[in-house]
Amino acid sequence: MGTESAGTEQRQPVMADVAKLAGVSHQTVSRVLNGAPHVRPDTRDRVLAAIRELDYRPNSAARALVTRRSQTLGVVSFDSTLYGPASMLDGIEQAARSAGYFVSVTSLRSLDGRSVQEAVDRLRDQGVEGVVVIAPQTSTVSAVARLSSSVPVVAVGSGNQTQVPMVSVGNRFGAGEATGHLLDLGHRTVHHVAGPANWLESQDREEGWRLTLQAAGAPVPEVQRGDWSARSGYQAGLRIIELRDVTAVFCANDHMALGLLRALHEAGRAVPDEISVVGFDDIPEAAYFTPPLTTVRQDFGELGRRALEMLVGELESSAPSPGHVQITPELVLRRSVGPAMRR
Amino acid sequence: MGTESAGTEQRQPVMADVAKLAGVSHQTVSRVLNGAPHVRPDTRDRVLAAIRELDYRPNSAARALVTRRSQTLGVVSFDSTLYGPASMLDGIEQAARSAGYFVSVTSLRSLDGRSVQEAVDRLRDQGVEGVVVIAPQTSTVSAVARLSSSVPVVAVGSGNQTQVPMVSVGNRFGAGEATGHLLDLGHRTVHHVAGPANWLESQDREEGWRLTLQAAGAPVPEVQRGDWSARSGYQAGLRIIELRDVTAVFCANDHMALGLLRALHEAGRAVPDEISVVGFDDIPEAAYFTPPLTTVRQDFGELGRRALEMLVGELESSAPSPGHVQITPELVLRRSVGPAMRR
DNA sequence: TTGCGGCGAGTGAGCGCTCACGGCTTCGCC
DNA sequence: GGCGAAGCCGTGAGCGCTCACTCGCCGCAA
Repeated sequence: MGTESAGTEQRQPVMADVAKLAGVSHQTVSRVLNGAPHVRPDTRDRVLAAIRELDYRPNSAARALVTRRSQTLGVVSFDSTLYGPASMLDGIEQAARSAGYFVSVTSLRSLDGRSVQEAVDRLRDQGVEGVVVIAPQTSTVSAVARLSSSVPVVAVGSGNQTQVPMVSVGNRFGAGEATGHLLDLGHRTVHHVAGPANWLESQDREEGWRLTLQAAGAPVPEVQRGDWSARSGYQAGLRIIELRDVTAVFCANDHMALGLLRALHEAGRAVPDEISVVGFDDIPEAAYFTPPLTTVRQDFGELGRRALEMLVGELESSAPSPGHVQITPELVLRRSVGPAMRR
Repeated sequence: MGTESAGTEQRQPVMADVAKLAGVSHQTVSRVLNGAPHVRPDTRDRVLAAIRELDYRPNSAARALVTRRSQTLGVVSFDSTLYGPASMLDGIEQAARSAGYFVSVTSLRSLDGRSVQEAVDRLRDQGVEGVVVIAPQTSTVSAVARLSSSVPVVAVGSGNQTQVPMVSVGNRFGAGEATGHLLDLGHRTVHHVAGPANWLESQDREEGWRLTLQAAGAPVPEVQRGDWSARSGYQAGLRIIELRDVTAVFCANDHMALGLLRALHEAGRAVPDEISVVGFDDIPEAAYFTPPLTTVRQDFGELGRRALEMLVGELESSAPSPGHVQITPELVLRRSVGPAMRR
């Protein structure tokens, strides 16, 4: 113990240092730090002063070791470059912070179940207390469902998985609203540019579209499939241009709608005079497309926040699963839709 | 110590359990886990088998406590909903994982220096070994510079701060390229829709634009200032329409360019025939604007990756600071620009 | 006076790991 | 055949904290 001779050490101060300075025991310091009762005000003040003087920071690893709580939540996401996931992450982080948690992120490279298990394991090895998975593909969601994990997991996505707690958007409803709106305007039917087949959002939006057409007795055209990107929307547009009698198109997201608008524009097809276009998401740019895009708004940030609340609820009440929370999207009308042509 | 009687415990297995099962000491288990030399192959195999059988996971908190290394890096970002920050975060996460680190994120609510200090402190309290700050505003960068922190910090941004290690994009260069290209096409001068005044990218792009005009002896018009959003680009567009003799506009990002295009379109001003427009960033959608946008491409993912490499380098070699890394952007030509009108 | 409950502290153990050591075995070499 | 070196493995301490105790003191009722 010859370290005393070295004077003011470089070493970070620990609880014992604070205790010595304040003239109390380390336990009292701990009590002050954790807001425990039965500490006299002046004692507390002395401790706090000592903490400030030494610029003492509790060591989170030591605390985590003994309490078995890391105050950390994990997020696994698929492509956090997309607007949706990025916004959800943002919402999650906000909610986590206000609930007193840190958030640790990791992203998936591939979509197989192993990759999901790997990511969750990685997070778990780090000691996270719970995980929210933003990976709305059939493969990943079913992987989450059969995840062998000791930590609570909530998914954000879609679909009707009931095995895993989840928060999602009413995609079927939103798609139905969009499709119904177009039908109401007199369009004989509505074409659809869908997202990737293995995404749940994609499936649900397609289903909402299809069901609405069927309920209205409208013909159900073949689906054009994209990958969410503007590029794929453009390519779908090229195919749609070839088709006869297309007067209305519902795109599964705004980016693809942008690509579609581009293709239509190049082909000299006026929107909305000849063809009406509706998107999904309401990204901030949608109002500035040419023409401004009618779309279905969903609040990604809220989605993330709700997912986190759900996780924290599960964590702190140790209740098994509050089931499934849904957020209702809303149709936003802009200039990209109009009544069906009379010809 | 009556726990033995309970048989197979619910309790997570610890190193001692593995050691007992493998018939070795806990230290040998530790050696196997950490790849230490001097362990006989068959001993190693026995240990590995025991680990698998018990599904043993090392406790990261315990390890962090003694090694004083958390294997965690922090990221503080400002608005991770924007395409740029989101992509950087993605790049950072990838690079961190392949370097063997976890990533913990937190975002800033406000822009004052206190907020930055707070965020970094928060991360530090969690035990991160280093921090990368994605918050490219004058206020935050100078806050980073005078950060009182014991952990290494690297910033990703712009500007010529030398006090803090940084990786940035050649914004001045990119803006110069864009402006120069327009001048080369015969435009008398180039107008500018700038980003927020307190963002470094904004300042640098504006400076690159201004310098290029001055070098060419072209008049320097008043700057229209936006906030990166398409909405603000639209509003800038409304103002620009009022001006006489505008034939070329350089926007500080693609989103504002989109808004500008919208405003021009509504006013019946043809792009590029009457007015040429150039953006900055090359977001994936830029190629599908109406018309497709000429812009300056920067690789955000690479930016993030480089920032993380820099941080890890600093961490592992304990060298003070490799200074400043710059990434060169590239002009991408599309249909939104054309030669100056002859009239 | 004695007893007793609760407030305000302190003491010691132990969380699960790594690090510094120390001891035993096996080999190479003169 | 003996001796040093290296390979292989075990022992104990301790990282910085919290949790379960214990202890002294004061006030109040018996």
